[in-house]
Amino acid sequence: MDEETVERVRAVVAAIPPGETSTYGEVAEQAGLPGRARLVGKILSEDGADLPWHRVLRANGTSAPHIAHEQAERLRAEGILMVDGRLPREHRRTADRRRES
DNA sequence: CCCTTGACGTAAC
DNA sequence: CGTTACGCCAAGG
Repeated sequence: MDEETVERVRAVVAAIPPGETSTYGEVAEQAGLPGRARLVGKILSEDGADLPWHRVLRANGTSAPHIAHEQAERLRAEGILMVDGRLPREHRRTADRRRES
């Protein structure tokens, strides 16, 4: 794994403004790693302890089971509330937003 | 070198 | 909503 890649991902995550959220896929894209969302998860799990990783959720607004509790708690501290285990689209920054009509 | 495991994503049933 | 299948990729057995 390139340190370069790791740093870019870390930078993107660190740049997410408080009160807003993003997704693994989006972070990957912004970091120049299209389609490598999984990589982002890997990186956050290893070198993301000191980052606002709680602002990063899955594309559908849910979070992985083992971090769900802490995730919800940290977000709540920023004024974001999880509804039925998922995050309302109103709080998603640049996430999905497909099918509107 | 092959196989398994994930903080993932999208499409199809 | 839930499961399958596939695509993607790094790390550890």
